[in-house]
Amino acid sequence: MSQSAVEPTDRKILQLLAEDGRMSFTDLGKATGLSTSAVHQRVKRLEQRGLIQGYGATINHADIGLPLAAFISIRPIDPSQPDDCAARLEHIPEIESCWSVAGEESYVLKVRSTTPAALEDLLARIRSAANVSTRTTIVLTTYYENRPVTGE
Amino acid sequence: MSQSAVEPTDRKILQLLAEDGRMSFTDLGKATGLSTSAVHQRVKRLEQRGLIQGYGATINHADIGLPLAAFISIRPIDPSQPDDCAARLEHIPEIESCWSVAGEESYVLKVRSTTPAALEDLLARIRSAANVSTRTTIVLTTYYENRPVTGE
DNA sequence: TTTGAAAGCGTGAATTC
DNA sequence: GAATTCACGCTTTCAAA
Repeated sequence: MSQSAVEPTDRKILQLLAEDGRMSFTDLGKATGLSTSAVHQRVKRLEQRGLIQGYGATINHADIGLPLAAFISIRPIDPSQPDDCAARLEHIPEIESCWSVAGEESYVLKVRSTTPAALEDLLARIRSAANVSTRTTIVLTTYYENRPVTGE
Repeated sequence: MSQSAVEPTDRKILQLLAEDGRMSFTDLGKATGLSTSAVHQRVKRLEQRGLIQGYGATINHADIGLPLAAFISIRPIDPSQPDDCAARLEHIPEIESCWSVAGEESYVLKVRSTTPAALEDLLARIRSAANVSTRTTIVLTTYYENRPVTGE
């Protein structure tokens, strides 16, 4: 697997872009003491190496009609069946994240929904798509989410 | 509280920026059938209204030396104490997300760490900072994370 | 890694609908 | 109120060194 030691300058660039994904190459240059084209090349290389996987805007879901967030922990009903939950659930748009985990359950999903009724419907779709039982934990308050964690 | 019905064009802009946070105003204009300055104004308004909370790069944590991810569910040891866990934990840099939840535990944290030993140390810091007991669920595989969920 | 040049983009003001 | 056009300056991008 990967991991080829990230240079201090590249680390700095990653950190800056994690905090402000729209920062210009000019400003990245000023912040790192490099020329615009030098950072430009480094960023392109970081993208190619897969260290930068993409860029996104952080959306206020509560204000665009998706006020309900929840964690859904799932376990297979028939443990002898092939364990392909991730693939079976991929098409469901309300699923924001999908992790397999070590613990009482096999997977944890994070989902967004409009209303309790819509969440109930979503649960039914998840159960039937993946043949699993579910345990749902409703999010009450999001204090923060996806803070940049870059180490050091 | 907020929620003032998001216009179809604004919805489209939010969706496009959620998928590519570095998309240019020119391209946003082409994709929405508006002039560059029209989208520019709309994006500025979406930022002011707080519907766009920021922009970030998605980093491959495994490859920058943070291969361990985990969920930490916590419950207060002394339920009579004020419930200010989020504030007490905010300074810990390994905590990527912090939610209060309805369920057996009061909070769920998502953390990133380097090694099992570093995770053990992190758990100790969390317990002593917030006076809580913890239950840790290690992430084995991240199938996907923070997919754009914009509804409709 | 830098420089330099061309193309493209962001930004604001004036204008129109 | 919101969209467009135009113009200026800055940013991106690529070649060459």
